[in-house]
Amino acid sequence: MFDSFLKDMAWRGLIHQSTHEAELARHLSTGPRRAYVGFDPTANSLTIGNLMGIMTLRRFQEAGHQPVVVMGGGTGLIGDPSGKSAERQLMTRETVEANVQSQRRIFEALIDFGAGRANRGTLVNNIDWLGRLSYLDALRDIGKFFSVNAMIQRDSVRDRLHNRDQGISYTEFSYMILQSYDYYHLWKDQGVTLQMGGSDQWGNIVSGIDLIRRHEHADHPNADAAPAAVDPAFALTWPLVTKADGTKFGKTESGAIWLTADRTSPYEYFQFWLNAADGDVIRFLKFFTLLPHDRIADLESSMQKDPAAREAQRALAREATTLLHGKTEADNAEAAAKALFSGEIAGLPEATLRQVLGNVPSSRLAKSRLDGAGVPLLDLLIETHLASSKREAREFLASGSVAVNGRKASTDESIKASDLLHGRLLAIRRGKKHWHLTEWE
RNA sequence: GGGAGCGUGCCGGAGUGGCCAAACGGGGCAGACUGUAAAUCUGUUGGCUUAUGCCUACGGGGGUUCGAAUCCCUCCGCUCCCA
Repeated sequence: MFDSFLKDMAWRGLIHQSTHEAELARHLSTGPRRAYVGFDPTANSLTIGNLMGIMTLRRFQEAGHQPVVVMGGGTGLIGDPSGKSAERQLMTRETVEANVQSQRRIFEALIDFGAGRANRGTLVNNIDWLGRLSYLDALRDIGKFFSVNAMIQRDSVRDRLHNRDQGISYTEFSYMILQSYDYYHLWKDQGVTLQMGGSDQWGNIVSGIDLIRRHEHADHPNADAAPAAVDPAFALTWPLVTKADGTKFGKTESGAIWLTADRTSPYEYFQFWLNAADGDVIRFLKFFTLLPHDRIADLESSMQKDPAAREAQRALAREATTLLHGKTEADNAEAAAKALFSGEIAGLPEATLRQVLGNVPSSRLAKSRLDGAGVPLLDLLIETHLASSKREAREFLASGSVAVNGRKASTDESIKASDLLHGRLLAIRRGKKHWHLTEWE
């Protein structure tokens, strides 16, 4: 059971690099182990870019091991210079703490922290140990093991050093030391023997392992450096998630895909996965669902035989949404998608209609305005922001891209009370995917 | 300190006194096709009481002119070269 983790990861194409492959396999197969992935509290939510880390911990747990979520409440006060071309604005302690608190719910959805489970996950915050570190102690106990000569060779640092306009502060320069110390601390105090991360984290993880080795060597100078004498510390990275068309994964026209419903609704989340390209969908199923191998193989052959049916995309959207938001939300999202894209909403009961359109922009309007000649649809398009000017509204109407309650609208149409569904609702669709629900009372 | 430039619509980028709401490309939006895909094709892309009409717009302000994105002055911002 314990050894299923690496096999599964390998089958899913999730292993980019690891230290001591064979030893790691042996290590994991011989009992429950603890592994961690770190997360930066740079926002009050996490994006789909962080999903791989969470899913990996989930898989680790499924295999009987103990996942450890490390929240960067301490490192977040400093700021990771990797991948940043300019010095970052420091976040306040309050902001970082609030972000940490806010992100917890995401992990709770995917990882079991329940006390009843033997291999329950744990969630720790590195402010708890970094916050206690005194400057002098840090310099003496940790700093000694870092060579500045090596540190300035790091890409993240080198780029900034060679750029006179955008230097790097001592603060950000120190980030990698703190991150390495995380691994040392977790290894020493909490029995964590594996750190995982994206392929871009390889250098940081290995730095942590270096620190562990050097520190141990200094603490026990006379112990024969037999590898088995001390607990090993391993690194495992997964590949960067790419898309077949070369564009960046996790972004849509409307921005990043978030993992909390307040920022990205379950419906949008469902849509994101449903829209996966044929060339990506099988990989994404492997990466972002827990579906068994044979099920994914079936979906692959279905995708090849009948790509138009998009069975694989549907399965991906359903699975991914269920994992994060639960079955009820996933079902709702699927039902909403069906109704919205077919445009057939006129026959739906009011409750279903409201649910389906729950994620769509809406507005309340005075029913009295519908008396007499009614409200010109032209004006309504502008009021609902489906068109930005009358000129544009006319254009949409003329090109037949506007539908009212599922019925294609004509250019000079006016809305009257008799057009309302259930006496109060009017759903306007512009183009294929822009909806607006108006409620009249 | 000296010298040369540049600033145009969502972006890139033409235009150097009237034919300019402003070429062309990208992006956006819509339509056709389709699988809520990709590719392709078509239309459209400042606003207005649907107008061979008006208003607003070419970094800000002022001026020359019948007329300025285009010429002049000035301010602001940016770039490059020399020292």
